[in-house]
Amino acid sequence: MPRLVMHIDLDAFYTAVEQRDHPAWRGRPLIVGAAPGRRGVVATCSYEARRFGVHSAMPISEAVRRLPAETVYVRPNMARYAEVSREIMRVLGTLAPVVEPVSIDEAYLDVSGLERLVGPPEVVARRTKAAIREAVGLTASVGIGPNRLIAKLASDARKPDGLLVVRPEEVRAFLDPMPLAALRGVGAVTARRLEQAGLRTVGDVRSRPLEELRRRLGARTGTQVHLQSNGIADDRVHPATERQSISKETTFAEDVEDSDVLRDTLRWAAQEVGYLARHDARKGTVVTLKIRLHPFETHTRSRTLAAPSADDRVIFDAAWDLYRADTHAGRAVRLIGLGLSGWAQAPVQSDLFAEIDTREQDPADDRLDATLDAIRRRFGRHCIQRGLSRRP
DNA sequence: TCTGGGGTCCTAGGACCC
DNA sequence: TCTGGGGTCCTAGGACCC
Repeated sequence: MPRLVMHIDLDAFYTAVEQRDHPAWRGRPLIVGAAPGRRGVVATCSYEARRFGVHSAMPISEAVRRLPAETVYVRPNMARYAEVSREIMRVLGTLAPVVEPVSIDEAYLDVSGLERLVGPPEVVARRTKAAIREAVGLTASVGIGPNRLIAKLASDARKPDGLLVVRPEEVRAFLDPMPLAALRGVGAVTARRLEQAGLRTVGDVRSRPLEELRRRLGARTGTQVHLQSNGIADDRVHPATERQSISKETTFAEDVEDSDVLRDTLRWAAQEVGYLARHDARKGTVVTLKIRLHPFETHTRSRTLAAPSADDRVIFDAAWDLYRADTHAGRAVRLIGLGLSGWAQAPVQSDLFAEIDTREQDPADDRLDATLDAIRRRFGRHCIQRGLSRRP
């Protein structure tokens, strides 16, 4: 039996939650993201803000230039969004047997076989939207198609509050006029390569032989692009998968040259990563240092540990060694951070409790703020900015 | 315009082993 | 003394996604 995949995408999720919770912000341009005047980008903007040409990932400085004075700017409240997300995923779980969350505001559902129970795909989609609206008071866009690619493009096609079902016989006509970036795995670089070959749309890609695409993009990407342009893509929906790495990084408000600041920031990152790993009952074998130098040059250095660890000090020591071993001494640092990956096969719970926890107290958000405040107090002008998470 | 943070996956060279 | 081919691990970087 042909598979039927549904993709659900909340509309302007972060700003929608904020406008729901703050009636005074409804109907106004609203930005969730970096603070104006600081380094950073727009995470999500309300539809009122999009009318001014603002979009996610735009530098906040550019957004400020474009938006009127009545615009509201807020920092992300991730704990709140995660809470709403959990409720949405719970509701989705009551509608279909397999739910695959792909991010805080997106999920795939396998709705094959729901036809006999619920009705045609349009009815399944309408019920899903209604259930989300009833549970959390937010609108979602829903797309249904024969595979993940088509379902996702279908949910994008009618945003906001959209609903589109694309049947197998409609797939080619639906795909052909789409821009190259509609295909999964085609970003700025791959799109540019294809444009240089005179291709503009998915239909153009479909008209080219597989061999040419493989030659231009490499065997793997070329094949994927070829298959997708013909409407062929993964139609499986899996339950949530395990994460492969944990990382913490921060961009400084001003570039930093003082190695004491870098060391303290790495220590903070190691505490966060170590805590999250222990909380997940995991030990990692690879520590990766990430550093972004002035003006915007990113490097990573990694090291395999002698033994798997979730110990703040072990993680910090490895990262600090990597930092000192490198030759960027004296250069201004824009960002620094670290990650832990390469999980040990069978983490032993009791071992994890023996790991050294160098945090001062509770793992709550205020502890992180306290740590950052301490760094700010000590190194006044090097204000560390809290992170944010980009959402469309 | 001046570019966040948290991730995944792929590639490719070199080391090392058989 | 000069030389295979394959497999796996480690490391660095990059493209991409949300």
